[in-house]
Amino acid sequence: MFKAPRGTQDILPAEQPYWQLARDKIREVSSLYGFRRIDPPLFEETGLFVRGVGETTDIVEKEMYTFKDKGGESLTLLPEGTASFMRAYLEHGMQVLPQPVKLYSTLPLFRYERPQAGRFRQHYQFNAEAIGEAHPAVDAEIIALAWSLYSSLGLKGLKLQLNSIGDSRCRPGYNKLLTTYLREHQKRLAKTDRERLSRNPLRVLDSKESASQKVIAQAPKSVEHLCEDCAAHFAGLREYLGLMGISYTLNHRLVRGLDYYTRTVFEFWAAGIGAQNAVGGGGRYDGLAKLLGGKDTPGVGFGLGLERIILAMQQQKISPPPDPGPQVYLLYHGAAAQNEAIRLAEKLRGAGIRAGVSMGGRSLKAQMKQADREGVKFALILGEKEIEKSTVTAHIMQTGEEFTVAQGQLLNWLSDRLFRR
RNA sequence: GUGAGCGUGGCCGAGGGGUUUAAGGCACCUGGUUGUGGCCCAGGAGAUCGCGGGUUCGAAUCCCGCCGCUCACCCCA
Repeated sequence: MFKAPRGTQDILPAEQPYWQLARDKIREVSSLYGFRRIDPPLFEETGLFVRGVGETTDIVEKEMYTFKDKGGESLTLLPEGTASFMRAYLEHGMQVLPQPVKLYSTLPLFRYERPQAGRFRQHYQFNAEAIGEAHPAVDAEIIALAWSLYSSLGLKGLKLQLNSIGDSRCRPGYNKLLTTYLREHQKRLAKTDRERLSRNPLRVLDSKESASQKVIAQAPKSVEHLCEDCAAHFAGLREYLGLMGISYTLNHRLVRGLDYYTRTVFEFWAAGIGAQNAVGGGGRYDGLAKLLGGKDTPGVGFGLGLERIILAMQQQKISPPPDPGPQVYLLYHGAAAQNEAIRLAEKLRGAGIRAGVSMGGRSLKAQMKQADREGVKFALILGEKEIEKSTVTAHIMQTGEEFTVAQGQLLNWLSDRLFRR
């Protein structure tokens, strides 16, 4: 038997109400904040990610779904959204639009990872990106959008983690400082962190190794070594967040694994959904456009994993509005009645009534049972008697009462009961 | 890529070498109603016990390998 590939899942009808609610709120809140939808292709030239995300990142080194098409071109299923947004911005000359250009999308993303709670090889991510403006108020607006999306979904108790990691001017200096410090205390670091130190010292900061915690706690903090502009930007952002009443935790250990981040980085954390507790995250990427060969263009954005927010919703017992099921179900007795039932069902659907018809010619009892399982308000019975007199028997499921209704009157009869009050 | 736990009908789940021709529950089908649901009763269908190999007179049960699932690490949403 075939199974869904590892790390992928079927989103079954029973789960769909959560997804529907999430998508509805995403649309609503995005437009509230002036973001417009864009849908990039689901694969891009491989080079876009190699250059944009960074050659030494985990994504590029081991997580991309890369393949050659029949023309011999190397393509990659999107492992993240931001590079595509920026590519589209540059490709379509969006610098002539009023800046910043605010875009959003919900995309399936693909990363070859070991699945675990809240992590998949294909996952859906909502992205909101504001490109073309470096002012910290834009960072604040993105964070506010995220915050308001969470609260519109009813999520409570999320924690916003905030940090600034500087830019191309001040980060190299900080990096050196951090490396020197960590080298001095190498002996007190876990061995995986010692290895990490030589590859990417910033990553040591968010290590979960218990042995390293004391050293990390005393490590120099990036926010204390920002250049003047970065410091001003960060101060500005904090002021706007305060202004908007958004509370946050300064997290000196928050670094993110993609190379393009500059200055602002942030994550939203949820409790109770497993080790992968970040339900959203993002930051500023002022260097990305240039990496992609475009004109220097600032940008800031964020991504939110739909699977993870749905986990959080379930964990917090938030129930979405249920799917509307059929309102009526047609049963029949006899072959002539079957034709009539099918015809009538179409007529009802044409009038906006969600109607199901029994199929397969089973006993009336079995059909009635099915009507019950479908959760309809009315079972409409057609048999010899009804055909002869052009009526239907309307059976009210809740009470068991039955009415004989002329077929010509059925639409009115149902409308009265389904659409009033 | 690494580590740990786990794989028994559609779902949950008992059984841990021989009366197992594998319990029980949910769901499904049929009947108890000649044209009628939810409750009840009776009956029925549905499992090569993840796959392959080994040990044994005998394996769902023990051993090995593989595959898969889950959780965790790395890292991310």
